[in-house]
Amino acid sequence: MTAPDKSTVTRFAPSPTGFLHIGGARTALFNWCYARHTGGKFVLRIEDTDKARSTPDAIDAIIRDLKWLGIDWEGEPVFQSKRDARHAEVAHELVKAGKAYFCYCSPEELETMRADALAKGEQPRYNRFWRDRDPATAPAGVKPVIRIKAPIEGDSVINDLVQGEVRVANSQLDDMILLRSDGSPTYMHAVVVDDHDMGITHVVRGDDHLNNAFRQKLIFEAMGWSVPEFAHVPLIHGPDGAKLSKRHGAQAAGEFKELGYLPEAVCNYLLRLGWSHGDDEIFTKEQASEWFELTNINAAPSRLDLKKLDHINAHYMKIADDARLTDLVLERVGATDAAHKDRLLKGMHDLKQRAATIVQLASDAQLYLKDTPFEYDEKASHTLHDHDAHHAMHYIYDALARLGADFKDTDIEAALKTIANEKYEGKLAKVMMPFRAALAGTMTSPPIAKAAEVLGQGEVMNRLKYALHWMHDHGHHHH
RNA sequence: GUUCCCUUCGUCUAGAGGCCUAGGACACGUCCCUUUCACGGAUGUAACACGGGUUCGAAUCCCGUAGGGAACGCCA
Repeated sequence: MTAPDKSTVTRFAPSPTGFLHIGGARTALFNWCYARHTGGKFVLRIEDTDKARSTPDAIDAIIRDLKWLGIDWEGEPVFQSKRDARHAEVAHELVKAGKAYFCYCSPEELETMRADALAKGEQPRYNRFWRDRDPATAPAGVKPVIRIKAPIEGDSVINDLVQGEVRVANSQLDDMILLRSDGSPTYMHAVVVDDHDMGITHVVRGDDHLNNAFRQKLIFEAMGWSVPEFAHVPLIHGPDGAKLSKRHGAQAAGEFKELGYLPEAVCNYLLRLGWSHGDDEIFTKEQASEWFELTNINAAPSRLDLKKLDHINAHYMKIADDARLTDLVLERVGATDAAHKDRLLKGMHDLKQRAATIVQLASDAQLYLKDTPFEYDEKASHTLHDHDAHHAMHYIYDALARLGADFKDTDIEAALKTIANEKYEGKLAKVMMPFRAALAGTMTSPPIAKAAEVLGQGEVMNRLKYALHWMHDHGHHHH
């Protein structure tokens, strides 16, 4: 043990009532980066005190998605539900210290107070009936809640690292409940006790908690605990500026995997959303953590833009390992045999240059995964209907059949160019396009001579033969 | 309703009083490259919400207005 521990501790504290929200993922990323930046710790706390809504499945899903993104945390996750006793202990300590009190009002009474306040255009609040009353006068048989004595006058100020100085009149703050009548802690109270006990120095979370920060600060101060720094980051909105919801498509971090995005691309995109380091656009989360300052988080909310994510993802696909991408494609399309996998791996280098997502890549990969007979798409069959194309196909077939068994792309291309020169006045497309249509079944593909090499002479001849039959059966346009 | 927060190209953002005739990225247009589609390269369109101050000077500071968001539970 050396100096008193002043290093940073940040946390991500999801409540397991659903999947990991994309905004939550970004919050986790910010916390992770800041902890790393300062050489501190990042911890995970599961806020599962809502027993009715928390599920083990949600916990698993959240942890799975965090891991997918590559966000790791120090130690074991803390489960808030297991800390009930400590939360109660602190609440009672506050009562003893005269900082909190028992309140015997019924939920019905509180409801009428709220309604009255609202009707008068005031902030709905508890009327502090039991604040200074002798508990001896309490009605028999009523289990009390514990409420904090909030200051009545003055202002409270928080110097938020993102939002700047935020000030609110104490008259706006309520004597909120710390411990429910059944002895369980409220969220507001549990968060403070846990943040303190876990040594959290920086609370980085969604700005929907900005108002809560004032209430929580009260509890920290009542206990004489140091108040952590706050950084309230704005929410992520849908493309239309409204709150992100199901109709915007992806909402859960896990869905991005389904949509074909790489975790490093999602991290990069999310980090860039609301945080910046000058004009830098492409960076890993490790790089970001070196630059990361909470004060560089934007105070305004931002919108999700999948087009930009596509662009970033395309970049990471280009530099991704071929074997990894091959596995991701195979995982998506289902099992295939070793020969297909081998072809796909060999062709991956050219394939990955032109796809923005794994979904597209899997679609393009059909070039290597499907066998004859296969379908020609509309444009390909149009090309194959051409009179010249039919002739060209015969020339191509004969020329490639004469090629050696090593079947190199340069030789293939040379053979095709010869045909173009001799038969089509050097118009390469006259030869290349039918060839592409026959091999790929589509009019777009990687460089087709290279694809042919990957496919191998046997498979190429198969596909050409099939195309020849198809052209014969389907007739062709005459000039 | 009350309180709090926010407001730079369509989108993400740079910008901490003069470096701003406002920069970058995505998207979009045009051109080049090219056997296709992409990639890549070049280039173009496009923004300081509005109104008042403060200042020699404001995208930057202050105040209003408008618009957007959040919070006001014995939910988290």
